[in-house]
Amino acid sequence: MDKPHAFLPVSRDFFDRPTLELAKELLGCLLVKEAEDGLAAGYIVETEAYIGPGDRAAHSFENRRTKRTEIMFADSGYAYTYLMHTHCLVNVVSGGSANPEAVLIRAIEPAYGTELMSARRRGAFGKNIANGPGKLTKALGISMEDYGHPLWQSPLFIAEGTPPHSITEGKRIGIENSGEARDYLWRFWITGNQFVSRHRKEEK
DNA sequence: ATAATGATAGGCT
DNA sequence: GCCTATCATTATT
Repeated sequence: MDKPHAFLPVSRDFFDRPTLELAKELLGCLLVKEAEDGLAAGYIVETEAYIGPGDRAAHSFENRRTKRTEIMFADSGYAYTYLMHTHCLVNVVSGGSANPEAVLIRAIEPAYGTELMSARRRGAFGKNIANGPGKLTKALGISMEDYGHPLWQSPLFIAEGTPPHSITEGKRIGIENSGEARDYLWRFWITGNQFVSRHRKEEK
């Protein structure tokens, strides 16, 4: 590995925009983690929006405020991490302090520290390193210790990347029991990118 | 395709 | 306190 690249975090007001817009704006950005055992970063290639009060699939549906969702009621730009079975998933808090909304980061394309990411993923190779929300946290070393971390600062932050040439939208994944919310087109990915987690059967 | 995994929250008795 | 569901992943049929 060559000398760690000097990544420049986005400014705090980067997160100050509507959630659906932020979800698309995050595509192509870098997600960077500076850990004890090294730096790793990847391009965000897939996101999903969770818009609290009216979104049955969101943890903050109907403004449900608990210890777990507390950070969603904070200002935009903080990390909302939570555990799903054995896996940690990471979201970017959005909607400002008035709205409990978030953007789930579902997949990244390894860009720096690929060897380290692969090692953390027990030798997974290529797109298998981080093509899923639980996989990318493992690859980057993100855990519950990052809960509430401001994503405009080291050691975990969003950095400017490469704007995507084209964005495709579709239905979200893994929320089959969420009533009408399951059909909202609140999932976004970089068109044609090979590192997206997966596609629904009825979609390409 | 399906089962096991096993953290945490939320709803219930 | 017990029960069930969950914004998954992996290994196994």
